[in-house]
Formats: sequence, C-alpha cells, structure tokens
Amino acid sequence: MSATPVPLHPIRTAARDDAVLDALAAFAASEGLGPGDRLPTERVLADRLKVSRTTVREALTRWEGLGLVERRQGSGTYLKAPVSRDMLHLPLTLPSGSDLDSLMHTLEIRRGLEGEAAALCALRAGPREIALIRHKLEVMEKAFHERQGMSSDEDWDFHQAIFRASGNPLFEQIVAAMYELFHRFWEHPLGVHDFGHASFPFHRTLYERIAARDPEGARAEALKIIASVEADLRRGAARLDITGSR
Amino acid sequence: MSATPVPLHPIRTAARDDAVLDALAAFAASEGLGPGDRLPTERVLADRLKVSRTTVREALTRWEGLGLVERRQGSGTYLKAPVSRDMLHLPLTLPSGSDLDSLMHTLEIRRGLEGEAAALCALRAGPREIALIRHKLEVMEKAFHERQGMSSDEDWDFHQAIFRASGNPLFEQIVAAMYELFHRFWEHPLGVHDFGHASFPFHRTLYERIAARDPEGARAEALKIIASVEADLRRGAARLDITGSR
DNA sequence: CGTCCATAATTGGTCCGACCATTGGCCCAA
DNA sequence: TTGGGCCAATGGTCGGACCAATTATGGACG
Repeated sequence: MSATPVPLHPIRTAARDDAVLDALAAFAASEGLGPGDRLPTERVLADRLKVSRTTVREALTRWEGLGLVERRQGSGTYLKAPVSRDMLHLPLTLPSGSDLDSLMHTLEIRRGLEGEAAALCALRAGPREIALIRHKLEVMEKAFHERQGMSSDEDWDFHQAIFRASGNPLFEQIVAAMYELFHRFWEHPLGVHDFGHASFPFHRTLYERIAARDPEGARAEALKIIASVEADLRRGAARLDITGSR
Repeated sequence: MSATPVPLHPIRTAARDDAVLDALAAFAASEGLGPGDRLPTERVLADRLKVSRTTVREALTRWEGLGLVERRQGSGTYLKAPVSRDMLHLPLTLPSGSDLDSLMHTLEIRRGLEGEAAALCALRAGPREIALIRHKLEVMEKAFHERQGMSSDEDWDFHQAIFRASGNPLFEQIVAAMYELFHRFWEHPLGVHDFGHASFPFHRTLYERIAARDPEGARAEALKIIASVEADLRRGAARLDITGSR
C-alpha cells in the first residue's frame, strides 16, 4: 500500500450535538460567562438553536460527563470550568486506583513533568514570575513552621507558580489532575503524620536553582521532592501493610 | 484549614443514568466484552433495564464523551476501551492552540514522559514485553524502508508498546492525547517531507538500551527522539515562517 | 412592618411514540 | 462472480407530556 499523506477525516454528516456545544461555547465567550455562572435553560436553548430539547440535553450531558458543567434540577445548569470552542478533552480512565500502585503511578508522571517544568521554568521565567514563586515559597514556609508540617494548599500554590512560569499550560493541567488523583485516595497520610516533611527543604533549593537560571539544577531539586514523597509513601504503605486492595 | 478526611461525595439525587452504566459494566464483565465488541441495542437495553431509551441514550452519551464507547448509526454501539464498574474517569480539558507554540508544548510534555517511561520500561519490562517492542520496531523499520520515510502509525505502535511495558497506564493515555493534539494541526509536515527522518535510528538504539535493562541509557535515547522531532518542527516552521496564527 | 409558610412557576429528569438517515445484509439479475 | 437494489436494523432527532426538585411569589399572621 502506498503512502496516504492525507488523514482522510471521516465526513461528519450529523454534528448537531457538536453544533450546540459550539454555539454554547461562543455564547459563553460573548457573554463572558465563567465558572459558577448559570447558562440558559434547556428549553430556551432548544428554541433559540432550533433543535429539540433532546438534542440540547445530549450535548449538555456530554459536557456534564466531562465535568465542564453541573446540572441542578429545579435550578438550572451551571458552568464548572471555562469552556471554549476548540478545547481538547482528554478523559483519563484508569482502574480504580485506591491502591499503592496507583498512587505511585501518579508520582511517576509527576517525576517526568515536574522535572521538565522546573527546567523550563529556570530557562523562561522572568523577574516577575520568579518573584511570585519566591512569594509562594515564603507563604509555604510560613505555613510549615506555624502548623508543624506540610500544607497541601500552599505546597500546590508553589508548584503551580512554577508550572505557570514554564510557559506551557499543559504542565499545570496534567499535574493538577495527578494531584487530584493522588489526594482522592490519600485522605489520611497513611499513619505518617509528618508526611511530606522530608521534601520541605528541597522547595527552597528548587527556588534557588530557578532564580539562578540553572535548568539542570532545578530539575535535580524537583526530582528530589518527588523522590522524597515517594519514600514517604512507601514508608506509610509498609507500616499499614497495604497490599493493593481498597 | 484543618483536614477534612471525608471526601463528601455529592448526593446523587438521580442515579438512573449511573445505574444504567453500572448494569452495562456488569454485563460487559459477565459477557467478557472487550474493545471492539458490540453491545446491545439501545432499544434492547431500555427494555431489559426497564428504563426509557432516552435514559439509556443519556448514559451512553456520557460514555461516548469519555471515549469509552463509539456509536455508529445504522450499525450499533461498540466498546472502545475496557469498562468496569469501579473505574476512575478523570476528564482533562486542555487548551488546544493551533500554532507552533502549542505543537512545541506537546513535545515538552512528551520529553518529560517518554524519557521517564523508557527508563521505567527498561526496569520493568519482561522478556515478552521486550520481544513485543522488538517486533514493533522491526515492523516500523520495514515500513520506513518501503515507504522511504517515517510512518505515523507504526511509529506510534512502537512507542505504545514501550508505554505499556512501563507498567503505568497513565503514560500511554496522556501521551496519546499529546499525539492527537499534535496531529490535529499537523496534516502536512510543514513542507518538510522527510519529517521525523532524523529520529529513525534512535528508535533502534532506544530498543537496545531497553533490552539491555539500562534505564538511563533508554531515557537518553528517548530524549534524542524528541529532540530530533523538535528540530524538524523548528526547521519546518522557519521555512514556512509560521508566526503563531493558523 | 416583618416573618413564615403554602402555593405556583421554573427547571432539569424521565418517559413515550414517531419519524429520519445510515448501515449492512439479503436476494436477484446480468 | 459481480453489481445493484430492496429492506430490516440501528442510532439520531423530534415533539409532547408528565414527574421531581428548586425557587420565586404572595398572602396570612404575629
């Protein structure tokens, strides 16, 4: 078979659902609708778009499944996330990960991405971004000393600032999903009440390597943080003798 | 804020849709249905489950949006991925730019993940996995020589085999999304008709490092592939003088 | 005047029956 | 064997109806 350079997209004859979502995204953009805002009722949409309510509902159902929208019976349909006409929806489906392996898997992804993001951040961050990262670091350190332990929120704010300074929005979104995945099954620190403690000093060294515009140094420090969390996780797992089942 | 150990699942007022999906997942499990298999007609499901076809359709629409299922009018509804009652779906919405920067962003993600996956693969792959990777490599090399150039499909098959051998299903899913994001705006090789050509030899060296159980060597070879594609992309962009807009 | 509660209107959730568009198999003829 | 045309099956859309939860309304009562 000879090469077929053209992907030959299958022709979409019926794209009514997609058309509804496109129109809705355009509407949200023109109206400046953001998360929390309420969008028109299904009946209004059906009337305005000249389609049946069934079609509107099918379209909204898809957005609901993607977590973009929340429907409240008797109240209305509300935006949960910013929507746009050209967005890529990446549904990650994985076997119910309440076991140690799944937690480790999220850390493996983070190991790859956090190192890369830190390196890129050291290359691209401007003075303003570096100042912001420093600020987040200080907030985190303050919270650490006050509460005698790592604080998830402040810790995430710090990492988030680094991702944003990397100039690549994909880092933040993917790692945010890993964070959520991780915390969904990490309600208790597995009996290790100083969980994450060991990773604390590396946050400052990571900041220093970024401020020094040292990509490889920053990457190394970021990897230390992940390795430290991994070690804590293994420690807690060994203590609780987690075997894999929920 | 103090720790709130209980996730507090939002109250599910209406669980009819979910009940349908649960029943369908159970059915798929009992029948041993896998990807590619066709599942019962909407009308049959509605009759069997004692719900209306509308409800069945809403449920299937959610699965369709999650990419678990594919509907073909006039033919039926087919499984695209293994489904299970307790499976975690983490929808991820990414801004999909159509400019050069976005293409580069996907490569930055791949740089982090492919290196990590290659290293893990070298650590964990068993003889069977390594044999499969070798086979995919040979298929790719054969296609390369026959068509005088890289072939996307065979190339992806090779990388996919590596991801699967890494033991972490997240790698394949995330990078698959990056692939899609990349190819969505890369119909033509930007005028570089030997696009990807330079990355060809590194595929074999990558395989050799994996077969030798050399994690860091495998990581290095994987990074060479990404760097090569990046260089090609910059080359094509420079030629076409792409400035960012589509 | 303000508060409280029953009532009505609004809105999403489900159901039904019908029809359309596409697909795929079947049969028959060239 | 091949080709075309017919036809049943299947997903897609439609309109209308009713149910359930929520919210707004407005009057009664302290």
